[in-house]
Amino acid sequence: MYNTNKYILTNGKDKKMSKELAEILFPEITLTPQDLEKKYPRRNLPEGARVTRFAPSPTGFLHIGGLFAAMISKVWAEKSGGVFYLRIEDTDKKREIENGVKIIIDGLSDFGITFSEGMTGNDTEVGDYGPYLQSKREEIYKTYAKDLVAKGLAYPCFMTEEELEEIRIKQEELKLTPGIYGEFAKCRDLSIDAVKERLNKNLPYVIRLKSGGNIENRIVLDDLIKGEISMPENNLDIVLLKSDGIPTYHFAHAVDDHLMGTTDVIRGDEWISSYPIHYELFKVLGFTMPRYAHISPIMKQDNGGKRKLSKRKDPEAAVSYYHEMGYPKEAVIEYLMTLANSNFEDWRAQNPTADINEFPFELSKMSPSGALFDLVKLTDISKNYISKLNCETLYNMLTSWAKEYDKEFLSLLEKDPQYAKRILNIEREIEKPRKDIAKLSDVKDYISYFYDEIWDGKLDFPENINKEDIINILNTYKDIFNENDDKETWFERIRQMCPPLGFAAMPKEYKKNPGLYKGHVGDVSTVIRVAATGRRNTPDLYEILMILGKEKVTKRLLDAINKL
RNA sequence: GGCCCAUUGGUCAAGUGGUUAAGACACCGCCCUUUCACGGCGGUAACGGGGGUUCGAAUCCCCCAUGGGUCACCA
Repeated sequence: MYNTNKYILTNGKDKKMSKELAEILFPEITLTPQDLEKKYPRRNLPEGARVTRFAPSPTGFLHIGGLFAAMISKVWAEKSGGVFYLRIEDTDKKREIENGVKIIIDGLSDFGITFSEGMTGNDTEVGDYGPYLQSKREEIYKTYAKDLVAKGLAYPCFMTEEELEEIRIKQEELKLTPGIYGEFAKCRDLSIDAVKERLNKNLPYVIRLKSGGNIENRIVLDDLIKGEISMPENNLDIVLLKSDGIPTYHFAHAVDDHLMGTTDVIRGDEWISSYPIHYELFKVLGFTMPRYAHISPIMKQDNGGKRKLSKRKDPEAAVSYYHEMGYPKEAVIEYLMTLANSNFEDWRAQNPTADINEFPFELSKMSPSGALFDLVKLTDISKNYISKLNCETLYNMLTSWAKEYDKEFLSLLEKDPQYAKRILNIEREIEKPRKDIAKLSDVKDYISYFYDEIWDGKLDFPENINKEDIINILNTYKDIFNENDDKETWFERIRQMCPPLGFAAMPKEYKKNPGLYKGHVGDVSTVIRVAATGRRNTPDLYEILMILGKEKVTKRLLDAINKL
């Protein structure tokens, strides 16, 4: 078991010295940890309610893995009647970008991930446990740092970058574990006068933890996803406060998640290896530890191997990609849920319309290893989702997407909304709707032949029918097409024109005696289809022709004949 | 290199000592059919390797291999 007692100073003189050191280092800090505990009391939540958070850095890039973690954290908290909040970890000024907070909030809300507490904009927030922007919590971190120094559990370290570098090289040569510990912790036992002297020279310094760990001892992390993980204790004098007075992630994590009452820390598994540090920090600060759930990264197939989805190499690593391509947010979330809990798909099949919060999500059912992101599977889920939309909903979804990403298409859609909706409603709102559309950005091309403005007019006639026959079919059909026909009589007309042109009215007839015919009614339909739409494959031709109308159909048939 | 994690079909994965080793996506075939989809039916395809333990191992143990993560005044 971990023992912090060995560091509680017993010698009265040392005790006094530490207190003095704390005052010298942090004269402006008058608060004590007790004050903060009072200011941020434990949350008053029902038994079993979980508090989770999403705590990204405002780097201007929202990774799909971030969305994944946020979604899981949200579901995990909300299904327990708890709280899900947003904290921004902006302690690295170098990586920060302008408007970074807003980008995160908007990027998540595009997929329905919203917060009940925390940051609400670049400079705005809601909740009783703020500030939720770490850069505004300096006083809080320093209060705990001062307390640690006063207790002899932390100390100022004046080592320069060069010194650090030298040590690293030496450690590498001697094959020692890199880091500041033992004999390498040169400032650990600096006398108070030595500190004062350096302070007077205005030398920069950091505050380091005076680690009491021993790598011979082992600690166990009981991870909610990965199970028990045993690791050596931390023995590194890690940096708590950087020379600019801003905390490192580790220190901020302990202080913030304690004060903000996080019960379950859900984060990427790249953090597992720093768990020993967090463990020591919580002990030394006297905090109770939260539960941890470390999720595996989402990977990508890459020449036979797996690798993490890369911000630089893979456009699909960015959450914005899915928004731009027009994958419905529900589809993306559904897909991510199937990755998180594979029984989600079965549940969804049984409960097609249930709210996602009703799904009995379990962290323990998450895979301990990283899953490959499968765009094909997402496509399938998205196609199914879109196929079930009514045309009104699809139209609205499409126009709001186009408003952002395709103004030309938007004006077409808005020019005649009724026309657009008729198009979108082809083989929709029926029991077995078509599943052609995977994402909103597919639609423009999918329906392009309805709009002369964007239709390329290329006619892809089949090779097995000669030019003369095509012209005959088109000529015959332009006279018999009647836009008032119902579907049966419409097709009956096409059947009837077949025999005179040498085509079988019934495909089965043709199959029985292929030698007697040039083709069958399917071939004739195809010729009409190509003349009207340019394509050999389309949704129901009857509906298409009716929407196009007599005038346009006739014109297209004539144009086609002229082009031949 | 040290520490840590993982490994069931192409992919996501069920499985916790005895199963014909589920299901979904993808793929292939057939049926339906005016094209394409949809739908229906069927099919190909998996326990990384080697040792144990056991009557019996995908399941437990050990070793190896492979893949991944991490070793900052970044998160």
